[in-house]
Amino acid sequence: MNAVAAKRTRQAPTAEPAAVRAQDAIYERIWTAIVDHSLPPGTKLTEDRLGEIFGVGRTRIRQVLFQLAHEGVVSLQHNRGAFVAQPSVREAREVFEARRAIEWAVVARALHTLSPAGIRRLREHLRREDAARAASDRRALIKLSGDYHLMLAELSGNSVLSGMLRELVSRASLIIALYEYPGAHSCPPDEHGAILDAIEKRAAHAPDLMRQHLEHVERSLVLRDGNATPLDLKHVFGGSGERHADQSDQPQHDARHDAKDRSGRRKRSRARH
Amino acid sequence: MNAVAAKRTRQAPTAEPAAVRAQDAIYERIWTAIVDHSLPPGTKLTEDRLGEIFGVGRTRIRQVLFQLAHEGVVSLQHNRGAFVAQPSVREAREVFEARRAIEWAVVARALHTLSPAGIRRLREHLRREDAARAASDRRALIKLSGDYHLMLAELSGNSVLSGMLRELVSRASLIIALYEYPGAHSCPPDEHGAILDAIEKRAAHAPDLMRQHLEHVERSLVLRDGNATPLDLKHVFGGSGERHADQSDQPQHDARHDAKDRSGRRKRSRARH
DNA sequence: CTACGGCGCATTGTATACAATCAATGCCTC
DNA sequence: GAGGCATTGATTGTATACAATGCGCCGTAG
Repeated sequence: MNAVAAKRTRQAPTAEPAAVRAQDAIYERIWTAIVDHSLPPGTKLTEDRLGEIFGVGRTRIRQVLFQLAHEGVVSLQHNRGAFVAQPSVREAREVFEARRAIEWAVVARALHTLSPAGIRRLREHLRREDAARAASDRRALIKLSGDYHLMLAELSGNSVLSGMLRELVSRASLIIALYEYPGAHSCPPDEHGAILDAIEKRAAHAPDLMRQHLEHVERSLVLRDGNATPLDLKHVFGGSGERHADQSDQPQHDARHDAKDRSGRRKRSRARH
Repeated sequence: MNAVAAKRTRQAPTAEPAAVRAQDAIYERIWTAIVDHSLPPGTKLTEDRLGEIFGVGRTRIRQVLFQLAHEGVVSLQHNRGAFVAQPSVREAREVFEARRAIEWAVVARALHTLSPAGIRRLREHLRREDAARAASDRRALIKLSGDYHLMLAELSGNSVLSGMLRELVSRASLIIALYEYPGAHSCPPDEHGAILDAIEKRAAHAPDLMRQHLEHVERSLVLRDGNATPLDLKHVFGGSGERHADQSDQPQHDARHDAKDRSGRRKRSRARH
């Protein structure tokens, strides 16, 4: 990083050091792959493998995995590695209860802070949701549905609330992957639109509408222990690193369920042993 | 894995690897020092210094600092280091709004899940709070007051809610350190007791009582920009490492306020640059 | 044929060393 | 005397190498 750095000619006084941006990109790609169910719960996330896929060292990958673990979408097991989390039934109920609390507050705030521009952006987003639903693009629909809740939270203006909601939406996405009734969409078609309508009209019952919506989603799940189907890593991220490709990439079957440990104490966030 | 492993006679099937316990202990001590205001906002947390204080390498310290940063009590600045966070006024308001949302839900849940044993433990805790108040032990009172909210959340049985509340209480503690009206206690004397009474009677207005309590606390603050008084590290953690003690330990004056960056986007949680 | 025990490989955890960056000090110039 | 620039010291960021651990395979005994 000598000749390269000389050419960098720092663009802004506090420009992100480029390595950091790369790490953010990796984080984003893994996170997206998890929440849109490209990486099913239980998939093992091997550091070396991810490192060569993204062309960086293990250190960088490790930091990303720690971050994801803290947000509850990845479960670290000591001396065993990182896995896409498999929320237990108990955790599922807790996550939805938390979402009801937070999103009620989000909508209550949006009632008097959401700008017409924000409403417009959300309406546009709803059109994309409809398109995905019409095209039966399940993966896109899941992602877009979560994004709706996230956008609403961010536009409502409380970044603490939206930050926490981001974690909860990610985890809820895993929960849906595990417990959705097979073949049925969990998200009732037009409740998102109804909530936005109520907000636009400054209707006082809008927060309760959101709460009911979340209750509907939770009720549409089958909250008992299901199974996951682990997948290959290189395949989902496409061939960005093609060196010695077809060597030992059979899917891992580590997807067992020790739900006790995972649901119990989430105080310190790094799952031990 | 030969002679040494043979002597280990693993005590439990999934025993914590001892190094992990050490890291937890370090985390706990730094966290406690921050939330009870032993380490004021703006204090620089040098990796080397902390490492030699606790007798571990920088790697371990670094992980702890990342964790604390993710919880919002430490602010990482790229190539500059870690500092005890200084929440902006905006962030302060957002944190309290989030606490109202979450703790309302906590109390609502406690109404039908809090056991008599739990109530007893909370009453005992309230006695300790009273004792600290009577003794004018401000530091203890701050810590105990936060612990009350935390205990209530944990006893109410939703670990997702209590996990998020833990973060919020920590950050609120920093906020109080920065914005408390000098010389006044922020926490009204017996509202904690009143809330517990209401829960015990299964009174439906208990959640609203909690919300009002948090509004009182927030209103008791002076939410405009104040200053911090950085402190020495070795001094607060007691002399566990006394090598070359009085060398370069003058307080750092890095406590400037760039609130824009801190309050803005808390999406990714690691403060860049 | 099954169960148990040992061995080897793959992967993670940790420390150490090096490179890059930042803050401060001192010097030089205006 | 004040301001700006270069050098120095300290601190962080990153990679590499090594040690520890877990897992699966194979051989053997019952």
